Amino acid sequence: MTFTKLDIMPAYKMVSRTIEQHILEGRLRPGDRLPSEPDLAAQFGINRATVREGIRQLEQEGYLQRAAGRRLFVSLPGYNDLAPRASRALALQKVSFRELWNVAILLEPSAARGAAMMASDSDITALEENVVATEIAVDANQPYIKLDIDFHALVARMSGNRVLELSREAVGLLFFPAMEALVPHLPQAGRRNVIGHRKILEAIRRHDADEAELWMRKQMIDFRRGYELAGLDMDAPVAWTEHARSGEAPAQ
Amino acid sequence: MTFTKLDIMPAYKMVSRTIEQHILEGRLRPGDRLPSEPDLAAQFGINRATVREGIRQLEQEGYLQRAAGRRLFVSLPGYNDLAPRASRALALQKVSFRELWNVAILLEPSAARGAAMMASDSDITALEENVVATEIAVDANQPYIKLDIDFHALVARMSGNRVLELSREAVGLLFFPAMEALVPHLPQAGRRNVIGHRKILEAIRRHDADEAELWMRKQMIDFRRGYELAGLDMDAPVAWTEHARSGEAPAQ
DNA sequence: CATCGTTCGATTGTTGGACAATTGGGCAAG
DNA sequence: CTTGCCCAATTGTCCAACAATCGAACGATG
Repeated sequence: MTFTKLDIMPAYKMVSRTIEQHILEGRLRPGDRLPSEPDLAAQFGINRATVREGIRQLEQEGYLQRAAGRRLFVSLPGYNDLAPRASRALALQKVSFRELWNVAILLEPSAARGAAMMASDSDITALEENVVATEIAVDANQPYIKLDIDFHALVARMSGNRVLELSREAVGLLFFPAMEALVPHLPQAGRRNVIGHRKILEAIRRHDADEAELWMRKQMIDFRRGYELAGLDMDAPVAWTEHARSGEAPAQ
Repeated sequence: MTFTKLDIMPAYKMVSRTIEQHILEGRLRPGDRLPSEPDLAAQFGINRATVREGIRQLEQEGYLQRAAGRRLFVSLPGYNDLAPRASRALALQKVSFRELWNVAILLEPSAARGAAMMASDSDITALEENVVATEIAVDANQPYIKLDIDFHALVARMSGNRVLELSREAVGLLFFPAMEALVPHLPQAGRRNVIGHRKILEAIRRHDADEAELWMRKQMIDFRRGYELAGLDMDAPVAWTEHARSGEAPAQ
């Protein structure tokens, strides 16, 4: 006869598993406050240091938030946390620009279509502000990559599809910074870019889904062409930049 | 005048940040072994307990692995870790079947197309085995959801696009289990499903990208139709199931 | 000579207790 | 109404130990 590998795990891991289960099953709801660390230690029957190690794992993952001196409370891991992590992991796996593009060409146009169908007036105002800011930045020869990333994030959010938003964000955080390497080679890239943004914005404003999707697709194809024209290797791994760390995204 | 919020962070967070940076910048490479905990504590000039708390965060994220009694070593966070986490987060956000489907209809056919173009003989053999196993399970009235999930994961892997593979996996882990609720309502679902799988397999075997993409799209549309026929609400949140936890996926 | 038991050093897992730092709130003085 | 101060609660960090585990080396046993 044979025995199955019995998975004996450290106490600190049991702690994180247990609390995670409570959250997943809804016994702990976002906003709830957990007992203090000494209380938790007493309830689990283990030392406080061990509890703290377990808590760290959930904290990192976004299930728990805490402020020093204040009790910890439950929250939901937002895309905010997830997308940058996925991006970093992909960067470490040395994925190529081609791989990223092949996914972006699927997701971005679909996001634009959804945005055109669902956008509210306040959404459109926010997008308008972004486009204006980008136009100013490009005219002034200022960096605009961050604004570009925001534009696509805004469009995705407007679509109202959170799955699409998350998937796209993870790709976009790597994809658009990769364009940064391209700017020195193609001085007119910024202008072409912002023209495309305005076309998309106007299509969304008219709730014209087909046009929005079409122009976003053109935009992506234009990106790719620029990458090739600049003589960059589409199969070379993209680099990780720090554009992600400071993303806004007031999700939740 | 105003001051910007100065971000003072706990020592344990500095630890994880610092080590993470070393990994991201390649100064620590996968497989490298870290100093022992007492050594690290000495180098950072802080207590060992604090070091341990910092390490937990990286461990959870997959940057570090450890076995009790053995020293820590660096590793890369694989999709293996990421996709299930993303799925759980999406489930907690109560995303709807409609949102999932709208993304799956983009990614799955593209994965099938890529698979048809790139598939090696051993890939095809593995996929063949999966389809045969599914046919047997369906004939015997056995559960086949796990095999279904595997089928799509295999196809995605064959495409050679790791970005596509990761995005699709996160969606699929929620999407396909959602079909489980459908089986009791549509007894013939399993058979239709496996017929579609074989069509896709044969197209991939012939390296016929158009056919593979087409049949995968049909498959997805069929799924959706089944969901509607069964009278299920496409806008109701999907539930989290445990199918993810035990995924194989020999990535890396 | 192959297998098993033992020991050893290194390393992680866990504990107990302690103190500093931070927070929020209440209260009195200016 | 603001300021300064004290207080209780809670988290952040430290210290010094002990237990448990692992890999490897060394013999003992059959």
